[in-house]
Amino acid sequence: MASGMDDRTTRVLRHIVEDYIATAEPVGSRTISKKMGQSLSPATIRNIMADLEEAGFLAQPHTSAGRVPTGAGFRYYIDHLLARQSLARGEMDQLHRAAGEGNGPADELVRQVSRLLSNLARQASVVVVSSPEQQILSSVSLMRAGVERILLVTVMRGGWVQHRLIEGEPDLTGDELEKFSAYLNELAEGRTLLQLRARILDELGKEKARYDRVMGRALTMSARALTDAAPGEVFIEGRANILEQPEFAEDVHRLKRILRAFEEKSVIFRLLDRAMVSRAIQVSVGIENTVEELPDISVVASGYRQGASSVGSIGLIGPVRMDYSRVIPLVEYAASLLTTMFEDR
Amino acid sequence: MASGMDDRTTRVLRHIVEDYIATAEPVGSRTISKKMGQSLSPATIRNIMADLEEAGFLAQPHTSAGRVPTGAGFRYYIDHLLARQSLARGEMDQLHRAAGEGNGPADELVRQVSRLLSNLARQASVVVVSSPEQQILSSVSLMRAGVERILLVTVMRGGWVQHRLIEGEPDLTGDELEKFSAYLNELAEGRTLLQLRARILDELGKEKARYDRVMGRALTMSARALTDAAPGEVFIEGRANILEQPEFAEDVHRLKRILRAFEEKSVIFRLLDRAMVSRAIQVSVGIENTVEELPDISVVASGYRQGASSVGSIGLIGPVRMDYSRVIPLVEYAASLLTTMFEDR
DNA sequence: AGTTAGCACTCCGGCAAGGAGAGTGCTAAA
DNA sequence: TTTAGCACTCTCCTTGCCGGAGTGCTAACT
Repeated sequence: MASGMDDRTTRVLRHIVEDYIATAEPVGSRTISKKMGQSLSPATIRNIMADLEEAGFLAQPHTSAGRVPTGAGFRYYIDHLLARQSLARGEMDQLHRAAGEGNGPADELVRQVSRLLSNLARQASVVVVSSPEQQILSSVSLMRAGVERILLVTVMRGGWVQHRLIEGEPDLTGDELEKFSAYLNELAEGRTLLQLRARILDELGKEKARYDRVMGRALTMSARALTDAAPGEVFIEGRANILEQPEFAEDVHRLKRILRAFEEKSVIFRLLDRAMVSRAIQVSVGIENTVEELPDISVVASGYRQGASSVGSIGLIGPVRMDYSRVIPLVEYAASLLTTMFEDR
Repeated sequence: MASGMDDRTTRVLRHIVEDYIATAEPVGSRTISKKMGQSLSPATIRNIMADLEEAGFLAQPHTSAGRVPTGAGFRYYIDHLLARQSLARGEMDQLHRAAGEGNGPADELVRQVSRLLSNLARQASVVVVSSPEQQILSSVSLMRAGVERILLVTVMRGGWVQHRLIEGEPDLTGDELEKFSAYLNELAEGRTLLQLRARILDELGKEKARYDRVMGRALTMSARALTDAAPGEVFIEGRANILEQPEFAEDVHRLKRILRAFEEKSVIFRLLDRAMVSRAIQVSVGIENTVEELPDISVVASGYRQGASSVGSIGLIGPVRMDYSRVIPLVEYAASLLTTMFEDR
């Protein structure tokens, strides 16, 4: 079916999609004829268009409007016709600089890159950070945080920082805390959070007697704190960009839906998690993305890694009518930039 | 001038404001006459309205529409005519519960409360946390964070956590880090961040010789990390609520402006900082708020404290036409709730 | 002197009619 | 197979018109 289209037909489809991306208006046969150097008359184009419509790639808002690409049309365009624009030197530089400025903890870094990505693409940008349970710990520390409260801080390789508050713990002395921090760090050496948790339970069970009361309590406490999994994080930047898109600016209802989704992190998480596992860039067009609340938006996302393991993904969320030829390379570049940045951390 | 209005006039103003708050439509003399139990005829009301317009409290969108309160009108209403609604038992409970769930670090707590506040008020809610430089430290820790990177974690009383990455530091051994953490903690005891910084510099200058090379380097490094002031934080919840307001839903331009402002934290900061210092609740109506980008929005905010010192403020941002009688008590309650929560931290 | 009924006037919003423009599908000819 | 021509359809914009809501003013009433 799809692949059974001749060259001329696909060229027409390509022009229609690109014109539609540029103008957000239904495109007519006349326009396409001109765009193709008048090698074909409008009438011929119309025939081809009729074929494309039958094949499901185009649709007509009403009898005598031009054609608009359907989801399938965009899909085909992305998969087979897309001519990627290469990034401008300046854009790459900007991204690099942004990454350089994100010289705080890791979340600072991804946030900066995400922000710039959203500016360059003029779309809303999203970064998700998967729950860092699988990542290798760099260090652990127990800190006093007020009366009967202790803070367990964990730092992963790459600079992800997490903290959990442990409440209702009768105060340990500073010395005790330090002693126990040191001990925890030993246990944590080269392990993931998950492994550390297991190790702690192990120690606890194995030789309870070996520890004095303080140590035992500290172990129990840490185990407890590490039990509730941290949920992973979502950063959204450039929300206002979606107002730049006429399809949202005009339709308050759609706008509301997507803004609400932005506030519900789990929804965004679901949108991007497919990209997280896969290595290649993922483009979900409209209805394809499995989130039923948002059937009419597209997501372009790519996972980024730290060494061999995926730690999250970065991407753009916007209308189906996106400038994919520009946006796909941008996202790819941003993701690979993050991967590179994490390499030497 | 203003106070020179007789009782009847102010009652009319009150009804106009309240009706306008409820309907978002210009209100006419007929409506007000009915609302006041027909004790006065529409014609009389019209005369009063003309007076109020002359005094600057009302305006007419066009010759034969009803009247709309001006900024000054709202101002007068808020200052003199407002009948506060008391909170429903259920709302107070909900807020309490939200505060209870925020049982992580302090930012978790304020975020929860802010989120619920935004739900109850159906407006966007904002919390700012002032730069915690003035707050008293609870503990400090230096942690390894990858190659040549060290993380300085500071925990304030009340549970505010900050971390700064120190880059390009040749690795210290775990032992050295621990030793120095302990030393730093001693210096920090009962001090604010600012004082700690001063103290460190002091130590450094005073008796350089006393410290071995490692200690010296560690001191320098900490001083450096503590030099760039942390900017303070802004959390915004319930952005989508502003779409519920017809004044924004209809006017894409205003919408865009306010969404952009939400992305520019410094703007939001400026909006709320007045509330931070003052103890009473602050209501800025429209043009009054000093941020020139947003002349047509209102801010209702109140500072919250930790012990004697203000640590930030919580509030709502929305159209000038807000239900102040409901929203003001809500914000007050939320702020006092935060203050209470921080009391026993 | 303050209040009110009455009335003319203004302005908005909705609706229908009409015309221009854009684009289509179909047919017949090249 | 392509294309010119043409009738047709649909949207969108403009225009004109009407009803409704609300005002301001004046004159009468209390």
